[in-house]
Amino acid sequence: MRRLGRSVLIAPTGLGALLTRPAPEVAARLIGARLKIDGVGGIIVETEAYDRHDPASHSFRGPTLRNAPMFGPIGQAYVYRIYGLHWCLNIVCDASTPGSAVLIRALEPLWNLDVMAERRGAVRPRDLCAGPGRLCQALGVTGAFNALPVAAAPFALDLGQPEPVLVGPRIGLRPGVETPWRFGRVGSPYLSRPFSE
DNA sequence: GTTCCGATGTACT
DNA sequence: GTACATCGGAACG
Repeated sequence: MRRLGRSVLIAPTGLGALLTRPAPEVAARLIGARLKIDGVGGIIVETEAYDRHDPASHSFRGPTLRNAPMFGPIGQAYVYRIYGLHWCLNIVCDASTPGSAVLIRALEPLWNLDVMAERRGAVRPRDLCAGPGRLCQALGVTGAFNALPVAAAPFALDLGQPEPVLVGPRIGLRPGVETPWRFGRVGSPYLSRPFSE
């Protein structure tokens, strides 16, 4: 515990401290965290890590207009459109390696399921947030959220207790598939896909 | 349960 | 032109 000035204490385990760390560590630690946007959300059960040394990462070839948030301040959102249709939500991290981020891939929906169901169309709770595109649709995430800080409204992000996590290869990519930077909550039925391999 | 396919923004060869 | 950090629906078993 560090003391600043007279009486302000900074918890070394807080979100701000975590986001200074490398992407794989952040991705693993975010499993079990509570994520809400305007009160709609749930528990993070699946994440993936990316950094600029990783051929699967948008940041691999250096800054562009699209990936600019990955090279900006840590703690902001990086929201991009994929396949021309869906949105994906990342959190920029790692104070020492610009170009790092964690993709939020799945939630266990817990709060305001009716809002999510309306945005997604009538789907069973298991499919509301099981995948990065579905999650963004359920939470109302669009490009308008790009570069917003996740530690302030409309976001609410609170860490849970550290817990053991599943580890495996990331989904849907060719280069970098050998890097096991996908993380999942043990026993969760809300993953986008099982961790069988 | 599986495979196949079309929707189409952005970066790149 | 091709390749994607994807999804939902159709066709099939």
